[in-house]
Parts: sequence; structure tokens; C-alpha cells
Amino acid sequence: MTPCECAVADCLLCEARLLSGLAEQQVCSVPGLILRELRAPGEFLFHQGGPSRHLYVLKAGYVKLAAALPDGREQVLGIGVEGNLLGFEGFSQEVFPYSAQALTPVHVCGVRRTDMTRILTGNPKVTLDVLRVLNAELERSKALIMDLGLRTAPERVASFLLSLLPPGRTWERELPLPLKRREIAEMLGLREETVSRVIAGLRRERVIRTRQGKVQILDFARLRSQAGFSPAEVPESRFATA
Amino acid sequence: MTPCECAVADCLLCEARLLSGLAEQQVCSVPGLILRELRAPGEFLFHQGGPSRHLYVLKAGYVKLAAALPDGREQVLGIGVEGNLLGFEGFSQEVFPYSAQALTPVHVCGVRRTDMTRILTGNPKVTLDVLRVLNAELERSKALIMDLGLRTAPERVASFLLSLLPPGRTWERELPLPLKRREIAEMLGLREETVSRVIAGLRRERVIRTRQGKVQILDFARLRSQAGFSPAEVPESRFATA
DNA sequence: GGCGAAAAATGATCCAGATCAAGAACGGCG
DNA sequence: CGCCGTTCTTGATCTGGATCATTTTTCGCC
Repeated sequence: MTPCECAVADCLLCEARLLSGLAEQQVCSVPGLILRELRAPGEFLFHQGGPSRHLYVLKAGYVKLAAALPDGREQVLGIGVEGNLLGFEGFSQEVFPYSAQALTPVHVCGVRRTDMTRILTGNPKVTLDVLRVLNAELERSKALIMDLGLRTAPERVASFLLSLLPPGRTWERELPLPLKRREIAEMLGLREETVSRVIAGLRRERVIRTRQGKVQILDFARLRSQAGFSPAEVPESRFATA
Repeated sequence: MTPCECAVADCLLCEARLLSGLAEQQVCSVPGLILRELRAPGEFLFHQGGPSRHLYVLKAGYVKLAAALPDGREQVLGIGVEGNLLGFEGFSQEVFPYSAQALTPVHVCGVRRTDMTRILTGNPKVTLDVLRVLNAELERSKALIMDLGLRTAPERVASFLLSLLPPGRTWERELPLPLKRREIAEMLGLREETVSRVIAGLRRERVIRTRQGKVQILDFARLRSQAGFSPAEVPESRFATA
């Protein structure tokens, strides 16, 4: 068996158990099956309209997923975090319908589309895992649709901030906020000034505290009611777990 | 072999080739595997928050998929048409995150969630098909996000009207419009009056013609530019093909 | 055809959030 | 440290679409 570029124990494609159906040897016996790439902030993993030759698993860092209208207006569709599957639409389409740009230094593992097709047809367990991931992504899209369709600006921002919480909440800590005001605004269908004003308000009311690149939620209950969620409901992380 | 309730050649679960991986006998040898249901307009196939025991394939009619906020505001997430897979989120969740209500008389085939799990684990081809369907649904969600996030009211309505076109466009005919103004508004994050005004404008400008429950697109190019699409781009049907 | 209820259209006002315009606070770097 | 570009904040005004109110059309039904 030839050695492979990917130390399996160290690779998210494996860690994320997306390839749980593949024995370690199967992965390693295909040299070049897994590509590893490093991207600096601002660099693109792929471009909207570009040919979709690979599918990626995000190993570390934050990625902005966004699509633009021909006139330049841009909509942030979501934020990719560690463990996310990126560019999966490439599986059934020739071009990417949106672009992926690194917000921080980013580490990804990539699989060629053709390889992925082969892996999926041969490994039902993997396909089932992917299915679950897509389902989760669909969930997140629906949550964003709810925000955009019927929440007010303050509600959207509150909802967004809540979505920063990791699933297993130990929420008293500071949470990383890898997005600029501008990008939050682009995600929520608002303007940067509006986001700034709402955040200022929440800060003034001691609901949150902000320090460069971080947020701390001080009053969870108030934030949740502000967002228009039912008392019990905890919104799903918009930075979803793959 | 026991006869089954479902005449295979007549069932969308088969027609849609979702169960393409299952031989006819396999489907038919499980009595009750496929349930058939008829719903009158206004009736619900399932409710937001209700237990997800089945997954449905829409055989005929139109279904409104919508989610509500605790305060009653409702967002239409999409419209299900013949061939669509409904309530698939039930596969990985216990409750439906939104509800499905018949807009017209509706005919569905249902599979129990537990059966579906079994079918998927045992039939990789089916799983792959489902994967493609989910991918298409994700596509549609993203299109709606673009509408809600960065299009103006007239653009949204134009974009919506274009999405009524079937993929293989023979677009000079009248298209069915199973939604009331109210529902279009709920889908586009607008008010019924606004939708009415925009449609009135388009009618005045001879871009479209409306007759109860039907629309006819008279000036395709103008409608498309009004929607903010690039000249070449034809928006994907929002009533997606499964 | 005629009646009653729902849906659609139209008009008049209002307001949340956009837009325009300055400042203030960072944050990187020589 | 001190300078400069970027990001964030705050203020004043404007406007697209919401809201409220009324009329007109459509459609199911007798």
C-alpha cells in the first residue's frame, strides 16, 4: 500500500466521519484522493459560476459563502466552520452557485468530484452521512429565510447572535465573531449602519458585551425574547455542525 | 406475493424514480409500505412541531409549505408540486420544522419513516436519488434567500413570476398560479397590497396578463430584467421538479 | 341570473430602515 | 510611539413598503 498525503487520524474528512464507511486502507490506497489546502484570509476556495471540480471539508477557520446578483449586490448565504462540507452542490451541478471566501486562515481537505461520486456509489454509509449533513444545511437555510422574511432588524440581529452559540451551550464565555458589521448586514439583508445601531443598543442595555472579534452574551433570556423565539426554543447554530 | 395497495406504474414514488433502486416486487411485497392519501384544499399533510412519522411524495396538486413564529407571523417556505418529496427532514428529526397544507385537492403517497430508513440503508441508488432531490431543494432555498435578502418588491414579484415557468419552457401559454396574493406576499416577505400593486403595474405595462388562477407572460425579456437577473440567466423553477 | 363572501385593487398616510454624511476608535506597521 | 487606512459608531434626512381604509371584482352557490 502506497503512503498517502493524508494522515488519516489528522483529517476532518475522517474526523467528521463523512468517510466513516471507508476503511483507513481504502482512503490511503488512493494516492491524491484527499488534497489538503491552506488559504489566507480573503482568498477564495471557489467562485460563483466557476467549474465545480472539488468538494471540500473545512478543517479549520471560517469561510464566507456568498452569492451576488449581476449588478453587484451580494448576499451572504452562510458561514462555514470547522467540519462543514463545502461546495457539495458540485455533486449534481457543473458550476458553483455561490462562492466561498476565507475569513480567517483556512485549512481544507478536498476530494475531486469524480472521486466523490465513486465513493458515494460504493459506500452507502457515507451517502447516508452526507444526506444528514445536507438536511442540516437545509435547516439552516430555512432559518435564514425566516429571518429575512419576517423578522425586524433588531430581531434578526438577536437571532443571529443566538446562532453563534455552540450546540452544547456553555454560553457564559466569549464567542468568536469572525464577521465584520458589513458581513453580518449582508447576511441579514440589512445595512452595516443598522447592524451597528442595533448592537450598540444591546450593548447599552447590557444584553451583550463586545470586544474586537468576540461577543459575550450577558442576558440570554432577553436576547431570546428580543429575537422572537418561543421561550423554550433555542435556535440552531447558523454555523452548523456537519 | 401479496398484492399491494399501490399499483406501481401509477405511483409517483416509482414514477419519480425515487425508488428506482427497488424492484417492483420488493415494493409490492411489503403490504402497507406505501400509503395513499387524498387531501382536500385547506387540509394539512402535517403540522409544524408535529411528530414526523411519514415522508410523502406529492402525486398531484399543490401544497403550501410554511413555518410560523410563536407570535403568529407566517413565512411560506415554498410550494410543493407533483413529484416533490415532502417532509424529508423527518428522516433525521423527530418533529416537522414546518407544516404542509393542501392548496388544491392533493394526492400523496407516504412511506413510514422507519421504512424509509430501512429502504435507504439497503438501497444506495435510492439514497443517491434522494441526495439529488435534497440538493435541488437547497438550491431553491438559496434562490429564495437571494430574493428576500437583496431584491426590492418589484424584483421579488418578477422573480417569483419567472419561477413559475416549467424547466422546458414553452412559455407562451398560461401558467397555473395556485397562490392567492396573500400567499405570494407571505412567500416574498411582502404585504398582499404590495403584491397586488406590483402585479397591477406589470399588467398595466403589458408585461403579463392575469386571469383567475392563471398568469400569462407577455414580455419575457422585460420581466427578466425587472427581476434583476443577468440577461442570459433563467431562474430555476421555484416549484421544483423532484 | 342574482346574492353574499372572499379576494383583489386602489387610495392615503406612516414609519422602519436606507441613505448620506461626519466623526471616533482601532489595528497594523514603519 | 505616531501615522494611516479600515472598521465602527452616531446623527440627520429620505423613502419603499407597511398599514389602515374603502371600493371593486370574482366566484361559489341557490
